[in-house]
Amino acid sequence: MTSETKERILDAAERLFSEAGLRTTSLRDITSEARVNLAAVNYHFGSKEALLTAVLERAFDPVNKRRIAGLDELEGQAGESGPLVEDILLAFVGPPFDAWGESGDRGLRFLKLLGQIHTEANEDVQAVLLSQFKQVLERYTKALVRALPALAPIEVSRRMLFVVGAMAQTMLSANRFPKGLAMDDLDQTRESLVRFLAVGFSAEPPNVRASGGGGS
Amino acid sequence: MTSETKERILDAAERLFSEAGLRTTSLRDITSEARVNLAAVNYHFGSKEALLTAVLERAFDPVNKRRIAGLDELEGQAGESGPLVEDILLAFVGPPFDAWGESGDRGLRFLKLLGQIHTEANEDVQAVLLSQFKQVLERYTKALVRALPALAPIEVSRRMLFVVGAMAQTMLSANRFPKGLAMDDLDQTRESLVRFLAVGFSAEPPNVRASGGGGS
DNA sequence: GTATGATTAAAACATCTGTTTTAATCATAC
DNA sequence: GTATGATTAAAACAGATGTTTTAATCATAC
Repeated sequence: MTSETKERILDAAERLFSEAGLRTTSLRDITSEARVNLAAVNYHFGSKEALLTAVLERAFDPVNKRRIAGLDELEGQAGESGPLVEDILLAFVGPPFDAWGESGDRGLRFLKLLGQIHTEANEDVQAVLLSQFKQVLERYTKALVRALPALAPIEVSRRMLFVVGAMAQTMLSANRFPKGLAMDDLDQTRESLVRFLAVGFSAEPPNVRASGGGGS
Repeated sequence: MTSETKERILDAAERLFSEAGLRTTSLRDITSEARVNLAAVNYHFGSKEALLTAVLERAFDPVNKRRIAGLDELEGQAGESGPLVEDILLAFVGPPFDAWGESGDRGLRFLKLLGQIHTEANEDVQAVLLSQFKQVLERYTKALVRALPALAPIEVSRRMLFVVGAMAQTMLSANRFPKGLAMDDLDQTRESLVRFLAVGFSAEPPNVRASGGGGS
């Protein structure tokens, strides 16, 4: 039975966190924006940190769930060799983008928030989020390892870093060029991103130099 | 003539900024680490913000200069068609990586610092850095536009975002997996990154939908 | 109506922040 | 030696922060 003030706080916090940043936003900013009393935050959430994680969970839970569901669906449809690289990456990158088209401003806010997270990574906060995101990451990494048998798993993990970075950066630009990104441009951006990542990910591995060990 | 305390402050600030983050590090942290008096910062630099930009300039100036010089050299050597995509990207991504091999811990610190910047992007601070980085970015974008005539310039700019994001993320992981990245691994990582980016960057542009050309 | 518990309001609290002020110290030129 | 200016030291300052406390208000059950 989330009270109304509780939700007002969550909304205001999400708005301010995504726009002004996680660390820079004070409780007074939030309560003022939400038009509730200062003490309400500690009353309802216990602490600022707890509020932050509440905001993040509310925002990211559905996206991560959708990522998992998307991969499930892909793997269900695909044959023996598993889904294609590009489809996997689209399933990974797509959900946060979709969030926009569906919920309007809140979706855009989500994009910014995702960018902020990725940056202002407080270890405590990240831990909460990472534990969830890590599972997603592992599942996708596995799928990509299967789709790209020529790549060493460690190389797949490395490239997954690049994917995450490029994605986060793209989300952050939704923060920095709010005018420059029209609805169409976002679609275009997502397509460009997925294409870029898929082709890059499928690239031949660079020459292994030093180590004598090796697979093939 | 930089006094010794001034340099001690710069060193300590660079260390703490890169490890604990830009905004979270207090003047007292810095002066305590540097074993100088608290007021010394304001005496020598005027403000915390000024200290931060001093640290950043000292760290990034040589890297950006090297990036420009590297591109100059490439364009001097190349023929009519200009340098190759992979070489351009290596010249862009390489310098921050090189910083490590050369100056040991300081180089690693630089990587982390670069990651921190990219995240805790205070607008005032970023403005200082961006003005310099923007020039670098523009020059490289131009070079890539020339190297990839099949891509619309706007698409090149978009992809440049992906490049920056992937690079920043990679640098940040130097922060998060300090043990996991041995010297060899860094070389490997740089090669993987450049390969990934070069191939992705050279990918065929995705189908343009809106303007009536569509298909498949 | 009153009593009870949840919620909200306002104020105070303790702590930390960057900055400034006021003395003390130091090096150096005379 | 003293005088001058730069540097350092210690303390105080003003403001912001998250949190806690103490009253007031509200809804609801009796």
